Amino acid sequence: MLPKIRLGKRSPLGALVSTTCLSERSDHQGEGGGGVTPVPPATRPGPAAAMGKIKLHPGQKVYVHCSSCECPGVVEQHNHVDNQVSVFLPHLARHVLRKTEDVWTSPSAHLFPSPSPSTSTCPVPTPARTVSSCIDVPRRNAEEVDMDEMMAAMVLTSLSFSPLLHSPKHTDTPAALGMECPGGELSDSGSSGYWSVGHSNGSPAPSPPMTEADSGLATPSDEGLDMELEQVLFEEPVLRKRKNSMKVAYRCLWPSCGKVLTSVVGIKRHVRTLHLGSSGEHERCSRREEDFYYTEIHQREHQARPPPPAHLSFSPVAPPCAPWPGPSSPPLAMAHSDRTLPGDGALPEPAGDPGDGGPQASLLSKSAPSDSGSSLWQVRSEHSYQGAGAVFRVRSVSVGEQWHQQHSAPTRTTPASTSPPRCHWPSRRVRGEAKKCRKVYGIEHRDQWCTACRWKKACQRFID
DNA sequence: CCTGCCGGGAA
DNA sequence: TTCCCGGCAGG
Repeated sequence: MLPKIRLGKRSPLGALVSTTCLSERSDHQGEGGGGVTPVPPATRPGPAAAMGKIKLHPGQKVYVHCSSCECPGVVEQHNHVDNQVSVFLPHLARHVLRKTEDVWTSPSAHLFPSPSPSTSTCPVPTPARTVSSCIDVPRRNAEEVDMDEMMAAMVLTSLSFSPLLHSPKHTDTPAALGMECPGGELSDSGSSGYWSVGHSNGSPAPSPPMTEADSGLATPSDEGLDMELEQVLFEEPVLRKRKNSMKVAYRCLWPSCGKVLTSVVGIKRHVRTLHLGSSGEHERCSRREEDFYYTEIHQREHQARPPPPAHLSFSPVAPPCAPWPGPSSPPLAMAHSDRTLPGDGALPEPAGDPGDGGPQASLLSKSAPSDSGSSLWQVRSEHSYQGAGAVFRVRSVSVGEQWHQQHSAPTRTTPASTSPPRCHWPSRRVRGEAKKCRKVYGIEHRDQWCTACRWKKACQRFID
């Protein structure tokens, strides 16, 4: 059967784990699953220890006594040294630690006199045995087993660090993931997948590739160590992945702060520790508040394409001096992603280190610490008052240049997130560097100028 | 000097 | 409101 084969290939634990899931889910399903379903008479329930060499693999289904009931569980970890097995009981949503001899790989006979799962007293339909105890699993040589162990150890290690990282659902309902064992293609995200498959099989996306914003929203309960680890383990690669297209930073919106950090966890920590305070219960309560005190800002690293406007997150309180004309204008202005940009459009390269400040640092956050040099990051919002001008840039003959200039004259932009007083604005508009209608069309084609240019007003067509 | 554009005035 | 232009300021 295809899923089974696929599972076996994809799972670092091999068919041992995945067939456990499969047999549990689809008992008597075709010849693939059927091969494991009939209970051999030789199967005898007993402690794993009694089985001698039986090794409990992560993800393997076992039975333990818990609350006067023999409950099925899934092996999390088998510590051969301590002779202990960490078992997860999905329908109790509990993790228990048992001695190896207290763990059964099959349901005990008195509780499960019949192979039929319907007689089970436990809520979860229980197969009569597990694969390892009843199936003649080909013994692999020592190296392979060691590889499995190493794999499992690595997987479990990473899981134990921060299961929250991989899917928020795991936080709340591990049981569901552990035992529901969704069918068909998805079955490897069931019990076996929960433990290992997603992370160690080299799958391109163990968890959906989250943007920092996503992760910020999706893992609101992250804190402390988890956040650190998230940053170390996952965020850094994400940032690196983005490097070729866009860098994202987060700006603290706290009044008179303006700290910009490159990681969502960093900014959250900053907000929490510096502004919200981090004392115990309050931390819990205010955790989500952190989201309101930072904003995501984007900076193009290379001129591959402009940032998707949907990623721009603006502060709920827009500065009164830079009203946003409408939600569509800025995206229009930035949506011409297919343009090729002139080679001279070298942007100040943040070089991954937010510390090397750009010239705009002082304007963007006067009170921010030194690393606010990353205030190269910016949220563009200034064009707002120029209204429909942005749309005209579609037919600009030098949109690339416009765009470049747009991004290279940031001193005149003010992040929508921060709300600086108007005094930050120069009384007179800084001379734009883009080619204006006059230059583009020439004075002899004055009729093609935008009206603003014709009126000697700020050009609306080629906005800086 | 050229250019962009603000401020203000005329229609 | 539309249109125009004097004048300022940056390059």
